Amino acid sequence: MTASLKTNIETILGRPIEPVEVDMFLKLMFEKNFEKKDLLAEEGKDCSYIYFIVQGSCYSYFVEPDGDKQVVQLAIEGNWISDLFSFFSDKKAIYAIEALEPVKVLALNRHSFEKACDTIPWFDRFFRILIQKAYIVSQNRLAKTKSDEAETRYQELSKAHPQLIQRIPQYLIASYLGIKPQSLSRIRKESAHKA
Amino acid sequence: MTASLKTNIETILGRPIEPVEVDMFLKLMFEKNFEKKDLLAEEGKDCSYIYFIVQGSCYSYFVEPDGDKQVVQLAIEGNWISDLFSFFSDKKAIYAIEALEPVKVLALNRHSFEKACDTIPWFDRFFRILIQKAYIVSQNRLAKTKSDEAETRYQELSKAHPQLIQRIPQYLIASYLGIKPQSLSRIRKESAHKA
DNA sequence: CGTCTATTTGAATGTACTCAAAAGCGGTGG
DNA sequence: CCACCGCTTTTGAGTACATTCAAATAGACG
Repeated sequence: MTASLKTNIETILGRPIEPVEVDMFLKLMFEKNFEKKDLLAEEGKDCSYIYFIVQGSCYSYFVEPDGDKQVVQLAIEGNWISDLFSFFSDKKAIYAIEALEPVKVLALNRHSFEKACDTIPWFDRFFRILIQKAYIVSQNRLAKTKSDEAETRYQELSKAHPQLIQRIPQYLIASYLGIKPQSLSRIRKESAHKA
Repeated sequence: MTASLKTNIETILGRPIEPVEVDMFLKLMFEKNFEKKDLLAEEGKDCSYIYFIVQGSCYSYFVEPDGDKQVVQLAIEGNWISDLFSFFSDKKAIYAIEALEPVKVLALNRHSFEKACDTIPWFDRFFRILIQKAYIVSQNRLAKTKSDEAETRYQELSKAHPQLIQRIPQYLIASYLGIKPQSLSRIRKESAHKA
């Protein structure tokens, strides 16, 4: 169960860590389960946890004034998800996080986060790199959204994260790519013709 | 000269700090000057500094396969700029950083960064928040690029950072907004009519 | 099976793009 | 001081990609 967390930490830090060290970290977190459609965080309410997804999938989004849902992040097991703005500022969440399947997570609250910073030697660095990576991904996505066509973006996503295409509904993939479900449907039709 | 750095740190940390503490930090950095069009970092080469801009302006960008420049960040005095990917990975820079005016910066290299982490109590936290903020801005920009029209994005930028509109050439603003210079020109014409 | 939600398809529209060229602006040298 | 050059911004015309609106089909779930 905790294997995926260990792997995640080692990937981020770029070096192996001792099981004991993972246990220290695990003691600060608690397991939590959600059903499909449950909300792990709600827009407008405080988001006081950072989640590591052990099993299942979920996504974060916000709702536009016109009612349109905008997908911010898609995440399956082995990934972290939260509304960091809310978590670190104690302010209301900008995003909602919803389970797409039954989800098992490890949750870290603000108090435990502080404690992890103070007591686990590699935690500061780990977390900094985690955010850095997220930041770099975000900047890349921004660049791609501007320059590439929707079809290219879809194909790159398919190649980079085929699991997402399998498991996440198409209208959420569309939103994540920055297009409407109808457009993605047409793109897929086109791609099929070509192939 | 160092006043702007102190202000920046206090803004990020959300609390006042002692001048002595700023001095500790300053000792780890060195001043550097660039002329207009000088490169603070080059795509494909190692970017071994994080820059705090004391005076002047610059921007980071990358070049598409088809030769198109894509603006990633616009920055004037009081902001930080770097290619964090390169800085933290020791790999080749993804972005170039170019001075738009004569620029005076405080540069922090990798060694000093490590030292700052170890010796300045608030530095870890400071830097984490700095990246977090950048991450949140990036996610927001991503969301806006998808949902809002170019005209709205331009008007929001004008309102939020009027100094940028004044000092940065229009074709770079256009790229930052994710549109072509011609389109921005038309948008400005339209806006003028309305107003 | 029926209902609710997701996906597909069609037709018309719109926003931004490309290509092309003209006008504006700033700096340099004759 | 003006002429010229390079670079930025503007303008025009035609085009492309994605959107909207609308409706039909397909799938999931009770």
